[in-house]
Amino acid sequence: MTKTKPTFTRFAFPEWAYKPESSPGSRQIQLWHFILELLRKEEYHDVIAWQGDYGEFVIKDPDEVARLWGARKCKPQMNYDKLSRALRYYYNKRILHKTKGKRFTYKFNFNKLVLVNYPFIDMGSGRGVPQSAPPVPTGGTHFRFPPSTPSEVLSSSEELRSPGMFTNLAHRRARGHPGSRGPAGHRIHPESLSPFPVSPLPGPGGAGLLAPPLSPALSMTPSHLPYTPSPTLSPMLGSHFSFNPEDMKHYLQAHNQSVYNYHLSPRAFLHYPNIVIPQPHRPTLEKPTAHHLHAPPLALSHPLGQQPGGGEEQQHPSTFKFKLQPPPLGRKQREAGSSLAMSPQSFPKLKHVGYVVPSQVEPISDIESDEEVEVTDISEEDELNHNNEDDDGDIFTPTGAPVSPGGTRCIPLKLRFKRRWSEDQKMEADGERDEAEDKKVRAEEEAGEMENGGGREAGGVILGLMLPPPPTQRRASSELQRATAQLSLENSDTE
DNA sequence: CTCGGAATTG
DNA sequence: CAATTCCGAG
Repeated sequence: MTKTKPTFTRFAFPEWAYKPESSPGSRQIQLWHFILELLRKEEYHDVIAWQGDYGEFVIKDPDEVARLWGARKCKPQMNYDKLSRALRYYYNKRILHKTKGKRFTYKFNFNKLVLVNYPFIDMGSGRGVPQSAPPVPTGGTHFRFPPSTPSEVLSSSEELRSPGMFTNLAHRRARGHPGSRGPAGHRIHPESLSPFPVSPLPGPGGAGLLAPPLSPALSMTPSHLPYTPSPTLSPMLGSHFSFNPEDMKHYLQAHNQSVYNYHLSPRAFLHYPNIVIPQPHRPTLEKPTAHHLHAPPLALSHPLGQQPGGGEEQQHPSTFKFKLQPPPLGRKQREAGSSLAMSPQSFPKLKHVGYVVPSQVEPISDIESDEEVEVTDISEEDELNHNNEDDDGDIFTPTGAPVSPGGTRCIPLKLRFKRRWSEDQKMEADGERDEAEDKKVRAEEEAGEMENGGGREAGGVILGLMLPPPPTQRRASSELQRATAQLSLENSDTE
């Protein structure tokens, strides 16, 4: 009947987190999605469960988790060692972090996640949002989210991954027995839980409690959608982002610097010629003309119309080196026992890791960086640290492939263009750590440029926040601009 | 255990 | 591309 609303649901878990693709049965599920899934089911609490704050979780039974993962991916040989490697790759992507000091304990960076995908959720306002800790380690409080939209409950038809939201709640029983879950048929009821931590970041010390009611409305309401974006192009149609200046403002405030600072690449805003990105350090907004100096480019003055054509924009590699994942090099095995005759020319095996975004790059100016440095387990409050950016930023884009609902099976659809830029530096080496960098870390900065290519990846779907410029919404744009500007002003004080 | 590089895979 | 596989180093 009237429930048009898709499944959007508040923020229990980002919808895309359960994406069909990632849903049970999908082989391309990403590991983190899978982990998330497991985490939401109590039946697996024997093997993995939330623990600690925000997105911390601990793998209680690595072997089991690995087994499950292997089962899903049809990789019987999977084991924790391998799985953990995959997990480690997430560090750079900023999807996960390792909670140091605790074995098998990792932490999701929901901040970014949520942020990026749900920039407007109440985040700070949460009146109900617990801000952290899902199941609460010490207490036992399961928190439920305030039902913002009462009628959202969709019947969970079967394993519908509906975000369920908080349907039930506490009801956790003492996990009955470990090992009873069949690897193949674990279709349990959607649990509740999983609360995810959204970072509180209340601005003024605790003040954000009042919070306006979460506006469900802001969730979607594409009333002004210009046109239907192509499914392929639109990152998350299902998403809902309304661009109200206010929302934006809140959002910005919430993370103001954090995200904008460096993590969120301005790229995202390129679509908004009108929007100015608040530069944290350096008010570059005022005079776009003047800039450069040693600072990295970023002013994003050009309307995305042009991109780096020559490729020389990179004046300086900036101080940071961005590490990306290892590119696919068609190298042959190195050991192989016998030497193959590779090309005499040999390839310089560079690390090829340094990537820099073409024009925009991160404004990062200095600061030690983001990483939240979780060194020592505690105190890693990235999110709490408004001081520095707290959790870094990066976002991953959900695979928003609007596949058919019934497509639980194989979907030929490979149009999933999920991508993301992983810029970053190292996490382990927080600012003072010196022992870590050494080997490679630098040395490759100059490499960063190759690539461009036209933005293949840029397709990006990065965050859903950006929507196309609404024709009639201009007004909003103005406001938005204003809001942003204000924010920038507010934030820019360091100077 | 944890961290990552490197190569390989689909 | 994300993951898998293998593996040496700490």
